[in-house]
Amino acid sequence: MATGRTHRPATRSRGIPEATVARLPLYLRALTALSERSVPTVSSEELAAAAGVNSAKLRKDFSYLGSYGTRGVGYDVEYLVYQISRELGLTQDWPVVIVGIGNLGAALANYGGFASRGFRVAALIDADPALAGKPVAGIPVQHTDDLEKIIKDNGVSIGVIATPAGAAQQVCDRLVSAGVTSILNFAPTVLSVPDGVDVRKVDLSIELQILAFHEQRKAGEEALTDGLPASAATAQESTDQGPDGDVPAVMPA
Amino acid sequence: MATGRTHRPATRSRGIPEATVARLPLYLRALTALSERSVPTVSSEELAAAAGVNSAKLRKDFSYLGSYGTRGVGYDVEYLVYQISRELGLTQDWPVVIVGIGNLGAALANYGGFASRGFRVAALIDADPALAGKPVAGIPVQHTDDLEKIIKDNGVSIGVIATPAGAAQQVCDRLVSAGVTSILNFAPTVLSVPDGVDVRKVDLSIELQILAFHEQRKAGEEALTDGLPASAATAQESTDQGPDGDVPAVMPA
DNA sequence: GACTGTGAACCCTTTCACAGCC
DNA sequence: GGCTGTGAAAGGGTTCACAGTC
Repeated sequence: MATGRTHRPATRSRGIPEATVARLPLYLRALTALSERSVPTVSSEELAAAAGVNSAKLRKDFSYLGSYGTRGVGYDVEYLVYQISRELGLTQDWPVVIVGIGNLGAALANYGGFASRGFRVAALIDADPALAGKPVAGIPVQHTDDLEKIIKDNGVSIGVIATPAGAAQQVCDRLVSAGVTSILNFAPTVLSVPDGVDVRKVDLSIELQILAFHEQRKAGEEALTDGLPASAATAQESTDQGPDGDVPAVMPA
Repeated sequence: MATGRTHRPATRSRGIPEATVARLPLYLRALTALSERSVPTVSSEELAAAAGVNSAKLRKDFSYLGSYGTRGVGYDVEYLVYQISRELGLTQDWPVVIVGIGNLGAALANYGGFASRGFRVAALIDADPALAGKPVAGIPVQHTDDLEKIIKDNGVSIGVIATPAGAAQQVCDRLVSAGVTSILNFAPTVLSVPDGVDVRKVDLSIELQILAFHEQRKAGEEALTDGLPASAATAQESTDQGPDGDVPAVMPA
């Protein structure tokens, strides 16, 4: 390895770490709540508590975006809301299609969190002809046959797959070839996509299985720790989605 | 600092990294599919492809569980299914309650993936008296008033929160004080819980926002790369499927 | 010859701790 | 005095590459 690995991270421009990106929506949510309560500024400590992270991490995260705070004072809530929204690309709104309007698809269509944050459900698509035309959440379901046309007519680049596992790859392929480049997958399957397409997956049963692992471990330790103080009860950090380490302060509304 | 964290990693016994735990369900799913097709053995390469990870990672993961493979041959599918199930605590079945039977709660109740993998929906709970007694997915909805009794009678230690954000913390507190020690939270709120309670969260709108960030970045790069070769078009990783081996020694001009 | 199991290197993330600024 | 911004240290996780085994 004598060769120089010429890879400049370029800290100052487009180098926001993935872990930070994943937390920006969390901060945004906390900030939006503060904004609605007309709170003008927050300290990193307060905002971190509201978002369920620690303050050092939050400050580090914000430092990747730029210097948006004021030393001795804190962060201007409105300004930060704007900066984070812009960074996440939420100042434009994104048309989204949901494919697979079963229980889950319908729940997603009805989910208010989409519309409120820069996303617009442009269409609902299902393979069942019986559903075609029926409105779900006020939007008529369209048939899979028209998938490509729907994607193109609406300029959709983000698709949500809520079909059964068996149909997911096929739907994915069609979405991608119609121009979708980001997919949120609820079907319990690994999707393969070409380079340049992002997939994020949400798998309910995997989340439960991870909990079961920890639950079992707790039960096991309990049996072992006869007279140990309860505080020895392990540091449970769920790596990625993990909510935090400790949020000792209870804050009732 | 230098706090006596009396927890020796002890590679050979109980030291499975969190990142590995989070992938075990993925492997289990792929293995179950192989098992149903009566495939007797798999190589790390094949299984890794099916699970959407790379083979080195998979082998490393399995090495934390023990030496369950055979060099030159691969892994015995049935045996691995059993070992991983046991490790995840899925050889027992876990009674689960779902609180909040709106669209999402109903979708969860109907979701087949629970029952098929060691979880049993012990009860559905909602605050709406109009729902009480109505069956969802064949299970009658019970009223929140009886939450504590339901938890205790069924020995529930895992709870799923699918309520609106405003009710989530309150529900969480009641679940915890009734004895629940693992929570899967679908409400868009940070829950605070005492030490020893695990929380995992699934937030639909956060996932979309992360996708939007990457989507925006793609659009930006596209605009920038006027005459650049197409090969510069992002090295995105999503579901890791990389037959990599190629380290970019190229200098972007 | 084929494939697992694993130390070592590498890289990403978190945490610490303090300089810098209001 | 209070709080941000950030180098530096520490900690995990991933990848490499090869020794070990069938």
